[in-house]
Amino acid sequence: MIDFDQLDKTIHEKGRLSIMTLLAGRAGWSFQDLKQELGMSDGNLITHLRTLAAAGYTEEKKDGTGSRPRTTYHLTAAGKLAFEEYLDVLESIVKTLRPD
Amino acid sequence: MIDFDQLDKTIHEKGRLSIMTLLAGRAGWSFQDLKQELGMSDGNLITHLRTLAAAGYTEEKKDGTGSRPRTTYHLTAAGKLAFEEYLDVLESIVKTLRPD
DNA sequence: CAAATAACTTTGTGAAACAAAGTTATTTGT
DNA sequence: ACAAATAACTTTGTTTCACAAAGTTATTTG
Repeated sequence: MIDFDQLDKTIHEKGRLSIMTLLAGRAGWSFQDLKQELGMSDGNLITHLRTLAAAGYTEEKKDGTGSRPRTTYHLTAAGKLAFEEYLDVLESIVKTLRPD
Repeated sequence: MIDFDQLDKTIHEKGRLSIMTLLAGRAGWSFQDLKQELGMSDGNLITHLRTLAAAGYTEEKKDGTGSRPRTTYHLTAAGKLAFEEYLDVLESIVKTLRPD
């Protein structure tokens, strides 16, 4: 059966699920790219990124050259694992209701 | 790509997603069955059921014999449709990240 | 030097999840 | 017949949280 308890609340929220999905799809999204892709306000986006970082799911890398900050965001190993487990739940929901 | 805007907020919340999944799996869940399966408090469960009903996604049927209330909850046609669209998004997330 | 840009922080509002306890009506046990 | 249990609520209160708007700091481009 479906283990709803496994539905990680940190990931499940719509905004953060969107972010996690994008970060899982390809590495190295910038703040601006995420903002544009998701249409979020700065405050909202940074808050979600902080929430994910606090959970240990994401980390930021600064492009070092002392130039204009161009932070990129990445999944950590823990973030990838947590997201995989989250996807397991999604898959089991879909498979339960749409057995092909 | 994935259309995150299509992620119906009414359905997406963890508790209601659980309820919708159960109701989509088989018809005629009683309040008690849902409560036990999901481990929710009465107040929380009825609130979610009301929210879903207000969206037109669920309806209740009273077992008519004037006996002890034995309400059962069901998806409406609109609820089924909305849930199918929600599942489309889940499927596209899973397929994007786990292409088999 | 001015304006723009990146990545924030701060502040405030409003909504919503959730639990606990109380309510009403019916039914079962003795 | 009366008490206890049960179903389906409602009410109340707490606490969290999403989200937007505006301000901040630092750097870079015109």
